[in-house]
Amino acid sequence: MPGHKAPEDERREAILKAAFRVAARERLTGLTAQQVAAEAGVSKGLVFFHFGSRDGLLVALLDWLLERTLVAQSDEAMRALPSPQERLLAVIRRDVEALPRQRERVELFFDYWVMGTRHPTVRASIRAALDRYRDALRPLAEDVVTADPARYEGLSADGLAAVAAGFIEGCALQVVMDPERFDVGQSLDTLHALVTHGGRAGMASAGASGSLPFPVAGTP
Amino acid sequence: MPGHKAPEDERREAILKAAFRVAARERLTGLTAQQVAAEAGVSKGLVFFHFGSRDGLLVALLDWLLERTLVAQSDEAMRALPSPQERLLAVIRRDVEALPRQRERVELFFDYWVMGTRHPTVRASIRAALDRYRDALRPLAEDVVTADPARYEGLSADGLAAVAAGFIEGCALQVVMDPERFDVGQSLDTLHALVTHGGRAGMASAGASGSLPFPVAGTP
DNA sequence: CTTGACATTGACCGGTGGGTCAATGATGTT
DNA sequence: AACATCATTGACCCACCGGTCAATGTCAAG
Repeated sequence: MPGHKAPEDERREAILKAAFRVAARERLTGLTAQQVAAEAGVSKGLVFFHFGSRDGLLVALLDWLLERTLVAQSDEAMRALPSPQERLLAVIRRDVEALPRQRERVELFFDYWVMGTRHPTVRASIRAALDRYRDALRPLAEDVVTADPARYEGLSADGLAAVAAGFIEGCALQVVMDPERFDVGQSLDTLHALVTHGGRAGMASAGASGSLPFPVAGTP
Repeated sequence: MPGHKAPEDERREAILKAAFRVAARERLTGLTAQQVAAEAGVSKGLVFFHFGSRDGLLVALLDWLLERTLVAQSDEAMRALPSPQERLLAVIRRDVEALPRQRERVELFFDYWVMGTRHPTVRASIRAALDRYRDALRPLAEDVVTADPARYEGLSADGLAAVAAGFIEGCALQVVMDPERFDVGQSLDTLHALVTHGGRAGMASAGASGSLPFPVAGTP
């Protein structure tokens, strides 16, 4: 029964949400206008009316997704940490630990990543999002290098931020591929041990890996 | 004109090679039996005769690909390096620097990675390959931790190998996504600076990032 | 009440892709 | 020479997908 119902962007939003649900189930490859329409309880034609094409829908979904995917922000607990190095590590730790809970989104994100290899618009969106992420890490990295220039001789804040972002992305990859076996704690501990001066920076040898000696904000 | 021609696995091999060429052009999504057949100069039916289904073809292609994708092996030049730390770094460096040249394969690999998220067989193959890779890194990691236990207190060889592999995979991701802007040198320099003791281990401040102070085997 | 804008539908189309299959002919065997 | 084998073909089927479009019902404005 044709006719006005949700004239504004409600429909767009509803369709996008439906598209997300479908994509989470079927991946981007399996995302068809048909399925989305069915999931949203509307007709196939309406999807094309609102998004023009399947491609338009995909791009819109990506932007919709990126808008509401959290960016690395240090919270108060982290800002209270004594050393800038530990502050950076704490942010990394929190984001990496959050990955398993966001698995659906992360998977989808990689779908888009692959798609971006051939799709300029998608690629641009993803790059922008990653740049934002890396930029959010940058001030933390800056503090690290300025706090102890001798230790990080020749290391730039940009480089450090990039590597930190890369580390997190690498972990994301592992989480998607092998969630059971990927040991978040082990990776983080290793990173910590790598970055920390041996012996110096009064850290007690806190025993078993898996429990870190520095406090980390829980994510409720 | 039907009839025997290359009765053995020649045809399989030929079709797989064709499939690889098509996949390199069109990605996994665009890989159709039609295209592969055309590329191989055979009929579509033959593809199904040899591989049963598109899925069978994809799995066969993945295995074919993984078989002939090189695994991190340290060569003589690297084994000659004085410290185990530098040996590990040299291997990482060589593999990361090789990534841009292998871009096609890397892209394809990520296609399979994404596919593996939903495809148990593919997932198993990829996991196995990654395990092999990580295991190849492990002895190097072992040397590192045993050589300087104080510095890497609480750090396990497994963890180090995993993180090293993760770092390389993260770089691969960047290479695929943003080959122009991803600065291989910067990432490697940063990693080096992170891992190296500040001030100690007599490294001259070698000036501009991009030129590393330690020797690296070229890849001819 | 009429009118016009417009979201919405459902039927429809052309293309394509995975998959099947009977027919065919080259090859090795008896 | 006759036969069995089997790789190989090409036509064919069906499902589905992206996309179009005229028709229609609804709403707000005049």
